[in-house]
Amino acid sequence: MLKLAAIVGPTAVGKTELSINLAQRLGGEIISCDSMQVYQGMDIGTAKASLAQRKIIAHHLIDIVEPNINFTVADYQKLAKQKILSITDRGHIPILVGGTGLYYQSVVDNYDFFPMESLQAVRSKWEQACQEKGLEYIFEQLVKVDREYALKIGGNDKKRIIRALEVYDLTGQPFSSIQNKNPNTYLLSAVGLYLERAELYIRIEQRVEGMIKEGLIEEVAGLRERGYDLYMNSMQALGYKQVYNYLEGLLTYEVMVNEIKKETRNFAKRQYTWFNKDKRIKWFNITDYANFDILLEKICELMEGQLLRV
RNA sequence: GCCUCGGUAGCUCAGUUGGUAGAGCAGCGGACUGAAAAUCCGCGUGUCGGUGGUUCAAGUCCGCCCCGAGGCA
Repeated sequence: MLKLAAIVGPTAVGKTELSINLAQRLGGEIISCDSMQVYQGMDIGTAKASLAQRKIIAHHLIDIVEPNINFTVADYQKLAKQKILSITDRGHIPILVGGTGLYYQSVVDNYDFFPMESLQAVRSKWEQACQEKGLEYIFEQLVKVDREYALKIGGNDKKRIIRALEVYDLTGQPFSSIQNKNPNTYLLSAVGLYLERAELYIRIEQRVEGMIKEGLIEEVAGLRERGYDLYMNSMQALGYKQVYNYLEGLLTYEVMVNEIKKETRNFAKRQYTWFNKDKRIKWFNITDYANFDILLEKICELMEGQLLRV
């Protein structure tokens, strides 16, 4: 069985630094588990590991596509699976590190994704139907083909309604019936880094201010000049969309900064909610340990116990 | 010192002729299978400044006190 380590947790909790030290100790390579770090040129706002850090330990799935590409969870899973194999072949331990819950789950539970075709055409068909006949109309269409899923997501979740209709068009099967997972694919050792909300929020504020000092606004301005806009998934990233709107003159500087902080806090909460669901994750409250080295030591012990003695 | 206005949720405020209080923002909880840093669902969290009184009943009326803003001396 393939071994897989994972470090998860909310934004700004300190995953990057810990993961590099951990990789050194375990003989690992890092697979970024982050939906926005895949984009080239989005460096400051996504808090990628620095180039210096990436020289110490190999990092994968960072900077793999341009920001105008609509990268998906299925793309991610496919690449991550390949990386797990190649890292294992080198005799190293693959360490999944990041805060994108869906991406994490798609790998550790090895979700089944079916091969897709003509995605965009089908999707825009329903997009158009929604515009012409209304959200209620397309929701009713979903109720007809997949009542169970329709009731689950409700009538307001336009993205999921369209996605489910698209899946039905492509496969002829209700979405709810083809969502299979394979949770025991890997020998998994998963660690979650935890900080009390109040403490995490302080770090988030500091990080946002730090990003702006390091040149987040200039970074977004550069992307904007190259023609990337808010219709692209990449530019929906936290920080990027607010700075973009600031550059468009739609937000004042102060409102922009406060919005980024607020949205990042809300995001961190959603990350906790997601990862709390996975009972395999062992949580480490950073403040329970006197210093970084002790924390690292404890996490190493756990992971070695779960992975290396096998 | 006197006069006026104000003190209600974390913040800004609403609260009818007395019937133990409600909006926005913030916050909190949850969901999540090809956009996921996206998207969606749910939840008022309260010594109504304090204290006495009138009343069956006081955020609301009366007295005193405290705090804040402004005005007159």
